[in-house]
Amino acid sequence: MAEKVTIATVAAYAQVSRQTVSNVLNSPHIVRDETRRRVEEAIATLGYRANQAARQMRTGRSHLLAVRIEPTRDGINGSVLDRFLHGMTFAAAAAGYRVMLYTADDDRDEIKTFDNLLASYDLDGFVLTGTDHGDVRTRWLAERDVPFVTFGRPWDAPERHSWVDVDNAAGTAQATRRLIETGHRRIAFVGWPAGSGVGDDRRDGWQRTMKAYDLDPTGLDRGAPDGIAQGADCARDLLTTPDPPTAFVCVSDSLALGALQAAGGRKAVTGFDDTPVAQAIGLTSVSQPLADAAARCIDLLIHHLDGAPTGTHQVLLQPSLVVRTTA
Amino acid sequence: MAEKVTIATVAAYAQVSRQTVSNVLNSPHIVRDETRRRVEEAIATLGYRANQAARQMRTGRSHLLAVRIEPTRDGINGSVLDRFLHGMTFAAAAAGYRVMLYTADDDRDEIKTFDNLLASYDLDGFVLTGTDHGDVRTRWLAERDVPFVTFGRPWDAPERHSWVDVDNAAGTAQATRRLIETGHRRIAFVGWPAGSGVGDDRRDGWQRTMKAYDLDPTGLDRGAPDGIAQGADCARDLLTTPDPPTAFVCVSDSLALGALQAAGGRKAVTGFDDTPVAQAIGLTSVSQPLADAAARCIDLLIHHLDGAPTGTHQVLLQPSLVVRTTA
DNA sequence: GTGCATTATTGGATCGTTCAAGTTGCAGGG
DNA sequence: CCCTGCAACTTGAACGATCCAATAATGCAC
Repeated sequence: MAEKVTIATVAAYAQVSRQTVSNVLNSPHIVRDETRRRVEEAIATLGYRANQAARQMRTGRSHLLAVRIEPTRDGINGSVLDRFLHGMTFAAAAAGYRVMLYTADDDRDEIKTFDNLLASYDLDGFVLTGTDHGDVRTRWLAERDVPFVTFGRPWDAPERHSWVDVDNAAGTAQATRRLIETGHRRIAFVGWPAGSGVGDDRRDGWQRTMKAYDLDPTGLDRGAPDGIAQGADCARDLLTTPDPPTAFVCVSDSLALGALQAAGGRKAVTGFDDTPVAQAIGLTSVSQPLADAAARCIDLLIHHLDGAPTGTHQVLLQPSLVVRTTA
Repeated sequence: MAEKVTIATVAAYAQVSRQTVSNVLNSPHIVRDETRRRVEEAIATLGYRANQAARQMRTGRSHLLAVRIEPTRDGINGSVLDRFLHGMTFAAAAAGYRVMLYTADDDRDEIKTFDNLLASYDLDGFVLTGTDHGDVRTRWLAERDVPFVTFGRPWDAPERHSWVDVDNAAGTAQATRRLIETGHRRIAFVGWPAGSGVGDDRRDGWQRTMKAYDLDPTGLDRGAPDGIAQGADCARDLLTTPDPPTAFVCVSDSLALGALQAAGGRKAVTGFDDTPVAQAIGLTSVSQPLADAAARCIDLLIHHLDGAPTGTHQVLLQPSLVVRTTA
């Protein structure tokens, strides 16, 4: 490999001082046009690229963002994070930032990792996914003025930090509406147990839509932890009631798959997340605009970093229903 | 946040020089026991963590590894990369390294990214996934003596760099053997078109096992691009032959799912990769030890970085058959 | 008590960049 | 003619760690 090209090499080549080269890169407007062009030419000729470590040491900015990669909880939802990560990496690169991964066993462990990453790598910011009620991580970061954006609303105090989220309720509402429009009247909801922000939001969308069409949702609501077997159980339970449902709006593709199996394909079913499983078996599912969400997260975070650090921003994106064969 | 803790702060607190603190961290054996303990105590008390940027500037080592994140080609295989990334991040963190992501449109673009990352971030090494015949990326890296490890064999000259791979042939062999042992004699292979390293390897495992049991594989071999519809087509085609197969060994879960649908569940089917789809629908599939593979990649790479840079190492891991309901 | 080898510690230089302060050259006002 | 003001550029110092060479402390034999 050729010997290292530093700012001094460029300066010597363009016959200016190091600082002038630095100014061309960071504050071009204070350099005379002719000088600026000469320096830019030298940079191009020598193939100079600024050394991030040296820059970081002086400025305290690493141009590194971090995001947690989870151990694919139950498998079926793994590809969601996958697509999100790709979107993040792509958007970050376009803005001159890079994405670093970290793992953590739980929230407490994650905070310890924050501390480590900030102290030894001088990370510029974090993107958190999957927030929940009373999230300790956001509090820790906010108290230390560490820039961060969450993908997922803070369910307690929505205005305290920047976030990007998908309008979950609108997703289930759309699914419910379609079922109603295709003739269904008894539409059940197979969700998670009450208490999770996302789950309750999705339940809301179904419930409100039912009421908007003068349909009574009473007795058509079930809750279970995520899983195929659980979905099947809920569906079977609902099918044995006096006036059984003809369609199931499910909070996840896992539960939807279970419901589909229990109903033997004779009932309409919709899932949520548009996972590969849904694509594979033809399950109608609500699709989140993940690449878009990731890009908006990066936008907000970099806005915090580069621009004015005042104020927070919130972005709510609309999901879309991918209609396949099950509804 | 408290004011910054540098090596000088620690030195002052422990009443030694900066160099002694540095020695405690980098060459503990040359420091007297009592001094070392005092310094370690100071480090713990003050919560000192070495600044990576400063260290990197002096040593030229960033403790950063990079891996490419792909845009989830066809969806169904997305979670494979997901699990691999998690394994990498975990193993790297244990060894004091961090994982950085990057995207690329194609191999040429990826090389440009290598160049950028090396010049501005001083990356220590790369992990490449999905190598193929005549890979230009490995050549580029090797020519510049950039440390790297591939997950996937180099199909041309297996000994030129370090790699980790899964014994694909052993996987399909195991699947084939199980089918034979459960009474099947006419076992077909639904693979990819000849020419891909991985695909041919998996085909080999099936073929060799058939012959080892004195079964004739002639006419039982099909090839198609990955996809559910393609899998169904191949299976239907095979089922219309004079002496149709009773079982299908498939090169991927996508093709297996298609075969399963075409056979109407009356034939035995095995897939490959143990994706969420396989888990969801009960498909028997060959599972790759991804966390293990990722850890071995990191091990090899760090061995290159920390230890003697001489010689290359190869690791071939054994997959396992996850038996479910379809075979 | 001196000399010598061994080990532990010290101060200074250095990596590549940016910040803060300083220099130069030139135009215009009194 | 001097001073001020401004623009364009240059110089020295600093960020926080490690490396290098020099010094101080220790142990041991004679």
